[in-house]
Amino acid sequence: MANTLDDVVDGALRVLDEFGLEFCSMRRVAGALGVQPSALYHHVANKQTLLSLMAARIVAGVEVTDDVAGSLLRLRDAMLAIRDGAEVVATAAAFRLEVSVFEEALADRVGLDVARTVLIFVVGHTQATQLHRQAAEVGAIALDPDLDASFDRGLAIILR
Amino acid sequence: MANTLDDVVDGALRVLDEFGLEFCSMRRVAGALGVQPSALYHHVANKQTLLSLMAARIVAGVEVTDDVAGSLLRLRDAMLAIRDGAEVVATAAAFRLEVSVFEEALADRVGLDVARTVLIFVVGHTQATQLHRQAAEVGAIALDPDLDASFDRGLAIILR
DNA sequence: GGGGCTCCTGAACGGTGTTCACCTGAACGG
DNA sequence: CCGTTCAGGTGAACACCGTTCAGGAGCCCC
Repeated sequence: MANTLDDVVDGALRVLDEFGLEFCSMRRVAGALGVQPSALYHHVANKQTLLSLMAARIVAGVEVTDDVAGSLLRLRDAMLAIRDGAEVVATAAAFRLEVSVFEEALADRVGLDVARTVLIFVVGHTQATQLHRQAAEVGAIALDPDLDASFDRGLAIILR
Repeated sequence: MANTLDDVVDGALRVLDEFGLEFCSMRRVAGALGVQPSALYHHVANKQTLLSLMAARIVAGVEVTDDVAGSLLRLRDAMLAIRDGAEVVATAAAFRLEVSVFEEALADRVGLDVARTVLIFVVGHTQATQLHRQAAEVGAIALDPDLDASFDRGLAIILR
């Protein structure tokens, strides 16, 4: 079927959004592409690499402007837009202390220390939010209506 | 052999420290205790539960005093003291937005919003630090000598 | 001495990531 | 037109994984 690397990442993100990270296996991704599992390894060295590419795709398109708080809100929205998106981004080593274009663009405006600190907060808080909402959807816990405002206040504390 | 739940958690932490989270399987923990894998399910409902207990054990003993920054440094040290400790704590749902004794004790001193924000930072930054150091040990990257100071500055930004 | 409880065994089920030798089909230069 | 190259895919296998389940020891207590 002549799948490209982009097709694989697309398929993986569709599986992720439909079934969640827990069930986003190589076999299921391959199935979504109508292909044997081993075919994926023609495009990707291993699952970890695929997850990193997925994370990059999730945050791609979020641009950093002079409105720093607004930029971080858009980053949060991008991760919330897909099931388990924040967890994928947090897990992918791409978004670690090492250089990332996002961190650099942010550092130009607020300094490196604030950039690092606020990025850790954004990913961490968003991950917790997504987990919480998922648990609330299943009915395991009551939905906290304060999550968005809590994020804003945390942001304000760091950027003050 | 009469293992208790504490024995199981102890064994799991030994396996974690020796082999890392990736290879901390139920089978390996059972092997470390000289027991069949199924025996673990007499003490613990599933692996997730065991991980939560491990996380609780890791941060147990860290007490929150009026020296807030010092308390958070001790929390960081506790997680760094065991291989992949920060990742285990981050993964365990115990340390989420829902109530935790640590968050409460902290909230009494700095307010709930700062407590939440700083806790997300401490766990996130420590996780990144541990990952970075591990990669540097293997020689994959150069060791960043600024990690400890970077943590202090991030803390200062939030607590300022 | 029987009942109940804790702890464990051994086998099995249905998955998982990954590797390997091999096959297909299209593009391209001589 | 033929041969080569090469991206893409197959199908089987390997060594694991978490979890379940019926049952069997050993112990305390009434």
